[in-house]
Amino acid sequence: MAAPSSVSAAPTASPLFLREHEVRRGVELLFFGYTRLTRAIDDGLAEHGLGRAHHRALYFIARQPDLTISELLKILAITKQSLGRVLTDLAEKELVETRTGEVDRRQKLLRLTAEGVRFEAQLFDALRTSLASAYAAAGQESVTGFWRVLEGLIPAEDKAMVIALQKDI
Amino acid sequence: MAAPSSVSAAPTASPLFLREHEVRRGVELLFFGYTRLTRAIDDGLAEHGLGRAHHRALYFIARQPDLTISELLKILAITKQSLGRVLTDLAEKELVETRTGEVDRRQKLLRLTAEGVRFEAQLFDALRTSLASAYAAAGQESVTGFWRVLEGLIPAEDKAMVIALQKDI
DNA sequence: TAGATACGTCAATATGGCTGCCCCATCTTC
DNA sequence: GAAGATGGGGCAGCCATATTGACGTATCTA
Repeated sequence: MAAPSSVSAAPTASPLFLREHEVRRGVELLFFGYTRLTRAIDDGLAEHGLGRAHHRALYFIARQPDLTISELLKILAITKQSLGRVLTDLAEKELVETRTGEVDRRQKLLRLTAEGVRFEAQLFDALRTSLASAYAAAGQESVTGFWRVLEGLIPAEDKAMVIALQKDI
Repeated sequence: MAAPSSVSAAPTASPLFLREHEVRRGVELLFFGYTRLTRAIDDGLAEHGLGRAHHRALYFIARQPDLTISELLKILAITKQSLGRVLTDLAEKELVETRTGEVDRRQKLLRLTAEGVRFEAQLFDALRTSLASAYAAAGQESVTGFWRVLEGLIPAEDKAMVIALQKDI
């Protein structure tokens, strides 16, 4: 609706028609791409009796050592309860350890253990294999476009958090 | 590994280092982008007492009317049990209806009802709003790159299925 | 007619989310 | 120093979505 001005266009091949096609293509590719990428690590996780929720925590702790619980909660956007179970599992398997914060002793700083680092790196390798081959097939210019579109999907209030992640490495 | 020839490069800023950064960026943007996009329709679904699993079925039935159960199973890559519950819910709410296949009477052909079409279009509108603004911010060239990379993430054996979807509209 | 296929369904189980409520330790502010 | 805010932990119970394996029925194909 409300397509402005200069609409003497033919009823077929209207801008709205194209837009729908483009949007559906994006929705589908995101669905298949995301699910296929995550599937790449399911086996590795299952070997340790862990699930995807554990990987997400592991991943972001790897990315930002000495992350606090509340920072991780913001990133994952789940409840304290849900995260609690995941972190308990990871601690029991000695993949993650916590220290008391120095500036604020209420905080717990999360870190991977040596074994955690090893395990995360192993999982990351599966992700790297998938993504690197997609990058290579598409070419560097496409990769930049890929990032740009995805960045546009992140609401303004979350963008700072994502950018902060990418400053470190 | 196995970077060929002309590797007299400095040990810092090695290709591997860059590759890790680029891969982590992709993993994170995919995670945030995908979750934020799906979140855009949660409210609309909740109003009808439905979840994301229902939307996925609804979406692909909208996309390919007269889809069979087994085709939908392949697309969603879940079990018959899981899909069964979802389709039962959608049928009870009169959003989806089935007809017996004409060429093969064992098959059930899935279609949206008029109300189903209306509802799916409403949900799609939320997706369109999010994606269209990301597309617009990134520009057409980026959108093409976005598609290319995601296509590279889809394993060869699934690619035909995805392309088949995109032939219709 | 025999076997394969499409679909439905039973029971049991796992994962990963949620809410509401309450606790303690610690930091900040008045 | 007391009051309140904040960071973190935990209980109980629930829900959504997925899994496995086995079995039944209708229908198609060879």
